[in-house]
Amino acid sequence: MRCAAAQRVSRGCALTVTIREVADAAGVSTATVSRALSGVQTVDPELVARVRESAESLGYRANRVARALRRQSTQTVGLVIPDITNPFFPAVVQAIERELRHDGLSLLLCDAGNDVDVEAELVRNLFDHQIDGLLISACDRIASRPAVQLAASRVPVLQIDQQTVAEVPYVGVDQADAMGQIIGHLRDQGCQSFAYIGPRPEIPTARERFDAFADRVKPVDPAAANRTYLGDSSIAWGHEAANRILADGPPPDAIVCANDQAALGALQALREHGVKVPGDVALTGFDDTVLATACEPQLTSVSQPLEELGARAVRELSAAIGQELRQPRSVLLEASLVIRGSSRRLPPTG
Amino acid sequence: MRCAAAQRVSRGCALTVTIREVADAAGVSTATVSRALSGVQTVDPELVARVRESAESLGYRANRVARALRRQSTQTVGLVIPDITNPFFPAVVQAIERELRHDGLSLLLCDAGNDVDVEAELVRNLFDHQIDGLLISACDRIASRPAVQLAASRVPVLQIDQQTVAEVPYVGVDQADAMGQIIGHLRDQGCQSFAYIGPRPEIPTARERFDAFADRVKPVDPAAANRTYLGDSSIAWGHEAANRILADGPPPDAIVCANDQAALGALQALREHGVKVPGDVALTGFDDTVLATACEPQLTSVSQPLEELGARAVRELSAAIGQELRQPRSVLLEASLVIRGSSRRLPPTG
DNA sequence: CTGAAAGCGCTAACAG
DNA sequence: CTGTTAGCGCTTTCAG
Repeated sequence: MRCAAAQRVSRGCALTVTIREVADAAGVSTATVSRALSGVQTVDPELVARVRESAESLGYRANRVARALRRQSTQTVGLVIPDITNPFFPAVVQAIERELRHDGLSLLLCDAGNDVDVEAELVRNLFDHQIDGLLISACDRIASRPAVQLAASRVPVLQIDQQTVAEVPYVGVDQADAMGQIIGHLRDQGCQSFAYIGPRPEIPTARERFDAFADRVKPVDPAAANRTYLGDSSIAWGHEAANRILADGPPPDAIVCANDQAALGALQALREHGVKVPGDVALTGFDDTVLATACEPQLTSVSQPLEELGARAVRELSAAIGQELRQPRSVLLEASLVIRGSSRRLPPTG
Repeated sequence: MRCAAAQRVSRGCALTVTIREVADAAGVSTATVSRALSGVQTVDPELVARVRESAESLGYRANRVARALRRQSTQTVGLVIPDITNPFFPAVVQAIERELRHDGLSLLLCDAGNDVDVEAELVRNLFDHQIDGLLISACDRIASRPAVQLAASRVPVLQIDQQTVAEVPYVGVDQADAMGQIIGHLRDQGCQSFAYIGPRPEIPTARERFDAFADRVKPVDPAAANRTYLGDSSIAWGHEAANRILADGPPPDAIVCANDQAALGALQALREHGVKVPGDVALTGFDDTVLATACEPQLTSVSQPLEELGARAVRELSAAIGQELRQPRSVLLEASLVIRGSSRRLPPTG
């Protein structure tokens, strides 16, 4: 009489094949099947061949739930991000998922919708799933800390892009350096007075960008401190803020934006007022999203290495999960300035 | 002597608390704890209170891996998409994740990178995880079929946006109707000759859009069949195709694009050639992405109900997983035309 | 090198 | 209504 699995296959039922059935088919114990397939212990080559063949012909695939329960390791990592519709994330998420897969890990994705309470619940939920590691890009510079700290006490955690807890490793991009590149470029173009449009600094990168702007600009243009417009990350805010800049007095030589959305909104507002970009006002974005090349003139922006960010994050986390490291290491990547029409007032020197 | 969990807590270890420990603390059996917390069977109210209190104070959270193994249900669904960096997906994914969470389900996200072989492997992988259901937006109209069919033989499957297998339910948007709205609008604006720029119809929606264009335009402009430019979904292809249109003869009254990327590329090419939009040529996009409002003139486009798409998909799949339905039902949603400057040649009538 | 047996944490069947 | 017991599918001792 044939075994249960073969009967099911012959009946056309594509249901689950268990290790028991492979063992019966190969005439060995389940322990031997497990060892032969995982290669964790030396097994008679002939048995290995028989087991492989049986497994193959039955279409056996190990049940990861059962394995996880026994091994106390799910080979699964959680990813918590504030908002996948933020154009920054898709490329990062894609790289993360791909790299995890290469390491045999799977991804539980959670979108916190920029809500700290949801975020905390998501982290708890992920622990119910017994994740082996966590990647998190926090919603809030302060309010997200408890969730990150709790998580880090349980499994390897890597903060992505946003560092809210200094003690927990993170992989990010050097925001201050990037902002420095922007200001340096604008000064090279002859700009001497500056304004800033960006979101309120509720998350670390927003704050880093803003602080770096203030630092770099203060020596040249102390009055810039009075021309900082903090709202949200929308095109609408860029539009609104640019209107206020024009209403508040003579426009500065340059408007520095903390993201491309703000720059695009500002560009539209400036155009409506007949202010020429870059002739009257130089304009810069940040993040080098698809928006930067959609408008006319195209936006000078800062390109962050999104794929590398995701890939490095996984490499570090993965090493920590695989016990090669006690804890993931922090990594700081460099962004690169992409100069386009919105800020180009002088022909390139050289 | 105190139980193991209490000892760990007092030592500051935030490790896992098992149901055994809750049972000991409450002085009942593990079965009673399970019943009291899940509410699946009536339990003495006083015991329920004691159990709740113990669970609460120990910080007990059920291990979903163990539960899944026992219940033969992980409360987890897989989502396979071709490319998360395609601007269509983030909003859909966000809605899916949110709705799943409301139903107590978790999301395993997989990005196939537009590769059919990867896609097939991802589906197998998801089954190793014992997913309770699958949402899939297939990479290829033909080559993705085996993977979708295999999946559908195992768990409830819902095709998202792309229907590759007619027998498997799907949630999508009526592409033909949307294209009909575009053509109707352009004709209202007085356009009589048309060109089409889009991707090669490797996926169902691309084909539906193209076929609908051909159908609707043929009666008015038979020559349009010679002005169809099929490439990929990039801005670069839109640019290239528009250049070819201008090179191939006098421009048509309207260029219909299968996505906003193509329309944007075309807009840039037309501008470079001094062709006025919408004066000389009316132009339309598709999908109403962020690109549509980034350029000047802004693009007339078709807005698809992305959140609703995700939400409906989850509703149907969730019902099937919860046994309320044998199989998810198909849903066809309507898109809506968003008229902007790129196609507006006449003042609105009325 | 192989098999028997235990058990991961939970839930459901079965008695009481 | 509650406890005892078995067992989900797998891996890993422990004997042999």
